[in-house]
Amino acid sequence: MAKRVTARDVAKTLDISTMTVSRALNDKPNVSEITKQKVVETSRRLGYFPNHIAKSLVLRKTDTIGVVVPEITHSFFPGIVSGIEEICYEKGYHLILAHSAEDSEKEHDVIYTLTSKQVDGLLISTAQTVEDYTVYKQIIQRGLPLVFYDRCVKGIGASCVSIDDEDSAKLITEHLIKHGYSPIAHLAGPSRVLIGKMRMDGFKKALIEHKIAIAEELIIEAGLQETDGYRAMQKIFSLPESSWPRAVVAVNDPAAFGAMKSIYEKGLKIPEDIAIVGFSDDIRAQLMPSPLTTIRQNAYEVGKRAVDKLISIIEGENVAIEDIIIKGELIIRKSCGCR
Amino acid sequence: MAKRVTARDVAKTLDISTMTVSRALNDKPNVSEITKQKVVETSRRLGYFPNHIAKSLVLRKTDTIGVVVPEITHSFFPGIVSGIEEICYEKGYHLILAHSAEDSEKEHDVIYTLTSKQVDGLLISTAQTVEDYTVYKQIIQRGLPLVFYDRCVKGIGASCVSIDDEDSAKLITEHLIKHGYSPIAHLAGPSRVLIGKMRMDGFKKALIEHKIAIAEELIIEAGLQETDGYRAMQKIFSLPESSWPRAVVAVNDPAAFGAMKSIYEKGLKIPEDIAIVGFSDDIRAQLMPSPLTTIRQNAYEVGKRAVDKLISIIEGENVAIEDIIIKGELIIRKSCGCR
DNA sequence: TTGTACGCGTTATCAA
DNA sequence: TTGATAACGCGTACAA
Repeated sequence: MAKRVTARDVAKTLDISTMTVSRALNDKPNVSEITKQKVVETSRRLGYFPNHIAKSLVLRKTDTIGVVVPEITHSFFPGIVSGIEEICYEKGYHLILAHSAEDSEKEHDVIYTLTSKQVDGLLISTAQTVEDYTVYKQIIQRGLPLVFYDRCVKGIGASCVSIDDEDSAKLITEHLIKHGYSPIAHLAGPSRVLIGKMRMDGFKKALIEHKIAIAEELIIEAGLQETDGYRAMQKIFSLPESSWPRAVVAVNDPAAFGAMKSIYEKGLKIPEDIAIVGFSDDIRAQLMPSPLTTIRQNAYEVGKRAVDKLISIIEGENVAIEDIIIKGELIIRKSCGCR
Repeated sequence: MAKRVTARDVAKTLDISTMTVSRALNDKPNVSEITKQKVVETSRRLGYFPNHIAKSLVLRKTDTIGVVVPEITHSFFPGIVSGIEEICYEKGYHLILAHSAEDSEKEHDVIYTLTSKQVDGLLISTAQTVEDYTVYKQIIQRGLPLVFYDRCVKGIGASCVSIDDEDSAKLITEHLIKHGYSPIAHLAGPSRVLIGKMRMDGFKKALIEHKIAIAEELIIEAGLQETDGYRAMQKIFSLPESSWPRAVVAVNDPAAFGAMKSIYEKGLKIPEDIAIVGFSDDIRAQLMPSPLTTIRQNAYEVGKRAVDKLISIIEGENVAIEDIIIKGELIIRKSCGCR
């Protein structure tokens, strides 16, 4: 490794103090234009790069934020990270990415080393297995800025940026109601998973507000995968034909794809016989024989807003605890038969 | 912010020196079991976390590697990052993620700050617009370990981990040849983009080795998008029907999807009238009316091997410059009519 | 086994 | 406008 060039080297060459070098390079006042010029020039000539680590040590600021992601390959996390990265770059921060692999122990571990590295703040989306919040509470107690994104823990004193699952589910259900569909079924996700619960709540709320009775036999708790949607739909078809739904709200797009398969196998048409809508605007949604009406969630925006909030806390601007909610966007395609 | 607890605090409480604390916590020899116990206990009680920044400064090692990604949302970069992260975690490294947004200037900028942060090594996939290699050369000259991944710059003294585009293209073309298809067309990518060139080379090599004449009019340079594939296929259909191909090798899956659309519009069947294959195993490939035969590229493996190499260079184990190539896997589905 | 002095590269403070 | 000194929190080298 070639020898590092330090501020002292630059100072020595010019026969001035390191302080002056520091001031010149950081655009501080109290440096004459002439020396500033000289410093900049020789720094370049000598190939001097400031050592950010040393700077961090004395300033107690690393300009780095730690981002904990449960699973980077999952659907919209890349989009979120992309949003985070962009804002970080703009505002001069760096991003240490850590992966919890949906495992609470690894998450704990990762948070620990992140704080060890003196990150200025933390952006966390909780792993699925997390049940104990003491780690988060400790962070908050220590005064380390923390913002949750997507998967949040509420009520412990941290801000949170999330997708509005409940409202979006309500929105898309209302869309079907307004177009006269009845009865409407719901292929629900597991109720112990937050998005499953939120979307089901939104579905029910829509029915209640429009004074429509909730037919419990048309709410099937299944899962988030294609096969789950397929099985759920088959369960519905096992009911007497008179109680089959005219429209179906699936918990997400993959479940909707599975349900569509089951509907086609039954020899029925979409949307003529049964209308169906999904959730999350999967890349495949528009490729279906009957393109799927769905909710598009803006991952980029979630990331952007989360860092924005975090950085404003770090810089002491907006310390208030907020729950920021990113609205979903209704994407109307053929599968709901509304156009 | 609550006051930091330092090693000195722990030392004072126990009325010993900070050195002993340091030794105890880092499992160094020359510490009695008893004091070690005490140190560990009080450290925990006081909530002491070693300051990694200070440690880095004195050891001149940050245990951090910088990863430059052109576009995190692009197809297999999440998989690569996931592979990188996993190995980093295992080996006790951290990962600073930086985004070049396919822009050479931003890339330059990002590399600069990464080195400023004293990363122990760099993992770079070059942005599309990069034409000047001096930045990379400077890194190498300084002795900062550098490994390229996916998009490489060869011949400047850095190791490289990439997908074997040429061989894979040859493999999939040979698959068509062996099943008796002739003539075979190629919807090529832009030749100035490396993957476009490599895949075209593989395609040609397969023909040459099997002593098949290359019909230049059946090689259409288009692009990497769906619409490019669509237009390219239309161009082929504008040829006299007698010279239409029996099979098509598309530069990637999206281009294949576009071509399929054009084929269907022509009233032809896949694979009965025209067989087609793609490249990259897009999530939509298996959902096509005629599921697409394609090449699956192991992104995770690329990331894993790249960090492996980088860390071994950092730790001085395996400094040799290597070109590591990850083989593609042929995924046979219906669209090639071979089963 | 334990402690002391010093240095890593930078910036804040205060004096010149 | 500039410089000397101390400090950030830790580890190395050597002394006790």
